Amino acid sequence: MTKKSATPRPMEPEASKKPSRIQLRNRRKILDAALDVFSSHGYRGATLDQIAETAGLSKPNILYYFTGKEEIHVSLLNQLMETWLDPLVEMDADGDPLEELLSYVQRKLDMARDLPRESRLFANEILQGAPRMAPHLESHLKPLFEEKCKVIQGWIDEGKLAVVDPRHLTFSIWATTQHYADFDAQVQVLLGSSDAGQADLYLQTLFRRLLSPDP
Amino acid sequence: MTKKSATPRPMEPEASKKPSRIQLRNRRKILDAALDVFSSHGYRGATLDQIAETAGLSKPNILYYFTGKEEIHVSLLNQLMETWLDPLVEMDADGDPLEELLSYVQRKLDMARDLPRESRLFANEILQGAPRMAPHLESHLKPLFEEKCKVIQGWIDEGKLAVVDPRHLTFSIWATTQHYADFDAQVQVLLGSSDAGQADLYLQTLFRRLLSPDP
DNA sequence: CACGTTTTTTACCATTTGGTAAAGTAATCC
DNA sequence: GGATTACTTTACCAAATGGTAAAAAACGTG
Repeated sequence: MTKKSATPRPMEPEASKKPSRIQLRNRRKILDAALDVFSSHGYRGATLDQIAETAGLSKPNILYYFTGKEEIHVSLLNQLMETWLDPLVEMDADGDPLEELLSYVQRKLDMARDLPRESRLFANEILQGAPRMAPHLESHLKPLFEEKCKVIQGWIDEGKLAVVDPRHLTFSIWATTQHYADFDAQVQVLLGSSDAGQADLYLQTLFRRLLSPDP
Repeated sequence: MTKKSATPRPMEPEASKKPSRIQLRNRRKILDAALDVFSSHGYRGATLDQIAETAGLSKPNILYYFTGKEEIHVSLLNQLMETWLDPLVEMDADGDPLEELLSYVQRKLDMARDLPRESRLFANEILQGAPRMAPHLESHLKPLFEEKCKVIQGWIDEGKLAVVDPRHLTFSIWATTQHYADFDAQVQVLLGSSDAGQADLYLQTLFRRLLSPDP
């Protein structure tokens, strides 16, 4: 295996001991800038120059911390994955079914509001066929998805929830909550930026009516 | 007004009389190829070379029919807008409320399945802030949206539907149906490409439970 | 089939873009 | 405080990209 050692990289060979304060700070600046740029232009539409300018660093300086555009993107995506799945992880099989699901919806909506860039980064990647994230979907998302679907199915079997397909239920939770981040431009045009807070109430109602078990 | 007449364009000055058969055929080939490319890479990620190759034409030949990349994109978007709003237009204020809404959901889902490229083209544009479509959203989508929201509100006021915010209801219909086109890569990973047909049933159930008026 | 018109090709160009080499500056460690 | 290491800048490239000029080919029509 011939290594094409270009610029040395902070600690090229394996097991880079400790990232210095400068490294930590600049890596964060770069990733934050990259999140801005990637999330609003997609992978191919983003340029290193834009990222560099947004980060307040020079382009070669950025390539001192990351081997290239792709590594920055992948790095962002990996980092995001954890945060992103968090609300789903928190859904507790031992809690009250309806309450657990409704608060999952709420957490997901809050997240779309608090982290719209992350939502759009993710949406961009999936829209374009998940070329750089398919492995992660398979290895991280899929197992979690299947586990939680089983939990939901269990609740349904116990009669604690109305009968629905847990997989499509999950899709619809994702779709409706992320819509407010991903399609914000459209939402802004159609609602005068005013009462967007009604989304909370609406989604709670939507899923409560869907999931409440028959009396 | 100094005109920068570059390549003559088929019929540069106003009122181009009749597009020849060749023009019609090539324009269609170009737009179809462009739909492929734009919908899977976004505006900035798409290249004229890709579009040319997909269309089976040379790049300069493409620029004989369109003044530039942007015109192709805008052209696609405008053309799409009509088709896209069609299912909503068809929703009839004089029909049965629940039935009208449920069949709107179905039409929207069918459309996402039949025209996934169009859905993704649209999603890409909105995701990136609708830079080339904001005017159209304002002039075409918004009035229709507001009209139909009034219709739905009317139905609710008559007691024909459960009480919900018509605007967020519409958003959730869009979000859940388009999800199957826009996030197809994810859906494919999570469902083994098998019973995706269950989406129809699920969405009908979802909106029926939400909208059925209390007995 | 000759003549003007429409369409296509060939050969370019200026800019942008991801990326590199190498020299210079700032930290850090002994 | 000098040497070693970590970081940053300046000056470049080669390839890709949007776009153009102009000649060549194909077409339509009297």
